Amino acid sequence: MAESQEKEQPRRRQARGERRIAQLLEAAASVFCTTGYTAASTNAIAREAGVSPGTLYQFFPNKEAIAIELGDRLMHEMRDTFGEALAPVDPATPLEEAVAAAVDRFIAFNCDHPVFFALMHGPDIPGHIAEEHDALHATLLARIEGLLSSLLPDSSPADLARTAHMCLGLYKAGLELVLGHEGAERDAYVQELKNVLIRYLEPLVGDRLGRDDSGAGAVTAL
Amino acid sequence: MAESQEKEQPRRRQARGERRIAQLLEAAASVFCTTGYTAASTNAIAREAGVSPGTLYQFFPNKEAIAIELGDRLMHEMRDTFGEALAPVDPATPLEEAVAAAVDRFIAFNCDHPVFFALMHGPDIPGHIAEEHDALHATLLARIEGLLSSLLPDSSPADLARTAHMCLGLYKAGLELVLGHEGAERDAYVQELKNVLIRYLEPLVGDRLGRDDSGAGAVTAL
Amino acid sequence: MAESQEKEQPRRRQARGERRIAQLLEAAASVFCTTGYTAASTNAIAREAGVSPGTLYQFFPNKEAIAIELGDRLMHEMRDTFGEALAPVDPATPLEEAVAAAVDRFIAFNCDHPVFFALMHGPDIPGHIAEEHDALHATLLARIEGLLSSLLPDSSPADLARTAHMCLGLYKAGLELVLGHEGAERDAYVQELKNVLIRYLEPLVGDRLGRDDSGAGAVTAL
Amino acid sequence: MAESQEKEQPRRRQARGERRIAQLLEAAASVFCTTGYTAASTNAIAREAGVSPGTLYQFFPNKEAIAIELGDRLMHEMRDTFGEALAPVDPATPLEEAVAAAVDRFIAFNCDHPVFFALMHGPDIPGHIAEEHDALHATLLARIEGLLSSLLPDSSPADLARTAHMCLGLYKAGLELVLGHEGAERDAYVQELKNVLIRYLEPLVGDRLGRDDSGAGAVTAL
DNA sequence: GATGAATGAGGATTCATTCAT
DNA sequence: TATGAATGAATCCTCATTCAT
Repeated sequence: MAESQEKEQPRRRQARGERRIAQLLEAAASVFCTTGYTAASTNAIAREAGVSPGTLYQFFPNKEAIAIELGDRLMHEMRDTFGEALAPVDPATPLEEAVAAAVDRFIAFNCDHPVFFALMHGPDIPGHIAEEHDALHATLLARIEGLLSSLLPDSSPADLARTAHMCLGLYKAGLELVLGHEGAERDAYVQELKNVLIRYLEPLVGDRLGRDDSGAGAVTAL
Repeated sequence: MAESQEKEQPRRRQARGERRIAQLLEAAASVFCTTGYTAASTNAIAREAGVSPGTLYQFFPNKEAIAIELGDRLMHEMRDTFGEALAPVDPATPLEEAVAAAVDRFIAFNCDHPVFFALMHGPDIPGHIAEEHDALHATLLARIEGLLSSLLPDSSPADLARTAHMCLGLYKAGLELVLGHEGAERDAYVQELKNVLIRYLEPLVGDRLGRDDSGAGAVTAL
Repeated sequence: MAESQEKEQPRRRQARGERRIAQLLEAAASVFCTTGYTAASTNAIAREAGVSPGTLYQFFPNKEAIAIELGDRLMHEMRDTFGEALAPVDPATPLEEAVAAAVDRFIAFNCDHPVFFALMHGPDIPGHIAEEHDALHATLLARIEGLLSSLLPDSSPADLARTAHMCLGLYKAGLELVLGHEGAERDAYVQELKNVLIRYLEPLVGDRLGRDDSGAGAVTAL
Repeated sequence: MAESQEKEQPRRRQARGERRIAQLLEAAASVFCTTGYTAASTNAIAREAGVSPGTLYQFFPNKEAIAIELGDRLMHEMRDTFGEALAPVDPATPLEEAVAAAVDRFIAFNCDHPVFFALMHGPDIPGHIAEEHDALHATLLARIEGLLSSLLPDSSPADLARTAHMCLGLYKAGLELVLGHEGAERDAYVQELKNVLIRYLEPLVGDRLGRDDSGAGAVTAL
């Protein structure tokens, strides 16, 4: 908003800059997908974008920044796609359906944006999540945690965080397998991933159902 | 005459070499753990081992070969630790216990050999498991599949393979989280990992329990 | 708007590059001459050119490409020097004079461009002309063949090719000796080389003289 | 001779050493032929010989020495094959026949000992005959000069040397072409090589014949 | 802003040669 | 002697990044 109050000229420049940035991010996404993040070179990204390396560095201070920005945009796109406020679904929705819907949406998003996997795909070093994936990771976790918090209202924050971490990890593991296969086999893996999550979460939400099977809990989908 | 003593002669020569190889593999393990496999450089490994780059190349043709040999040795050590024949546990053992035992053992092994994670840690590009991790991956899968085959005797080979893939993926995901935490939190993640696997497998093995709750099935642990 | 000035913009940028390329080729020529092609290293060429290795690789993908480009430029310079169309000389010119003129020109060219010899200088392994010398070789052969075809109109293509190969070989052999000596001795070798070629070709062109000593034949010089 | 007066033990050792040397030289010849002299590595030679690099260096101080010794042995074998004293042929033998015979013998020798070409094949740097080829070169020149001296008794030593250099150069050039072809084409090149030499030398010996066609000159063959 | 040239340290790998055993 | 391990400088080449224009 603050920036939109500037004069026409700067806006023009910004417009061109935005286009360049989009162009570069698209190229980066493509390169990250084909070669993986680590092996991707900034020169390759610039080449893919049809600009000179110098131009790339006019918009991004380094490779990491590209990944971070890419992750940011993906998160925004996700929000645009899935709804800003994590629209709550009918609380009566069975867990099975909620998970299935969430997984299907996530998978679809990943297929639309294959770079998502490359960025999400964990740290090279166990326990050290690289800065470039950090924001993406954190945002995803927050989303999942938000979702879970309505499913597991009695969980302690620590338990909630842990469950969210688990869900994300399980999802990443499943996604890797899903993307590694095609056709019927891919579908089968999608189903297995759903099963894993459902069965993992079922006992946790079971209490809720046991305690309150009138469905008053607020179940939201991503 | 001198040449006819072909039994001891080569041994002596190889002794130093064997030591160097061990030293190099140890150094490689260390470097893989700190920098990750992809970012690890042969020069860094040689430096860590305190030898010149040339020495490394006397024993390994390239980085891949180091990873492969390291993986091989790890698999052998695993076999030595867990038993050659995947010693079957008391068939009456409930799934819960069997999984818990297997996970505990795996986790312990991973903590003893942190490089295991670095090597196991998946492909940079989905669907493209690099050759260097391939053998390790395949062996692990085979072990898991073997284990599952006694739990799920009615599964088709394809289902079995898929389930094995899922279990390995889930385990890797859990391991990442386990290694990323310490103390009580780590223990909590271990428990969650067990829960995931148990709940995922429970419905699949349900038939066995239904058919034969006297415990005649052959449940084996890794 | 800025981007529509596509005519001058790229030129300016390339100007520095063109200069660098020339500089690198000059350096390469120098290194090839002092150490020979095989032993020449790209780093040495870059050092000789006063640039970093990376700069060299911005313009040439490898040593071969440098040799090829160098050969190309030499061939063009040759064409510029000797004339595009192999200007035919007075057909009455005796073979002796024609050969002498051609040899003198070639030798002069080689003395002006000593790298020519290094590039022309044959295969390390008989029968395997490396790709980098191939084009140069082929072009030279074509030139010689063209020249000979007017001298030996009755030869079969195979014979013509063979004779051209022989002439080039003989010339290279003579050139090596010429370049290996100086002053009067060098001149003497030049004369011997002429003698060799003249005497080798004389019987082959004898027909022409027999048939037409009025000089109607089209004798061309390189 | 001096060495043969030593005791039995040393002789034994020498015998084994000689075998090793022969083995190494054979391996070197093979490697030189396949990769060329420059690209040949001592390690490769040792490997080909089935010995360790250390062993190689027990007999030869460096790669050059191997080439030199190989050249020496080839010269000796040449002498053994062609006769120690350059047996003079009937002086009445026409030049044509003498040259043809010499070329045929040389070619045959080269085909029997393909490494000869690799060693003989000139200097990488014009005018700088590398030491390793030097002896071979000098010996060949001496042989040719000796042969020519009876053909051209009136030539000054300088002319003789020059002619010898020319002949050797022409032969090498021709040999390259001969070895680069097979079958009928190879034979054709052999004939062309003979033609070149005959026609080059004919005028030089012509005087002799003109002056003295009784054939009193001593024509020798290699 | 944009270009593309320039950098130079760092990557994998090789090789002639030496050395302990 | 013979071995094979060890060396380390040199090879080619790449890449994130900077800079003059």
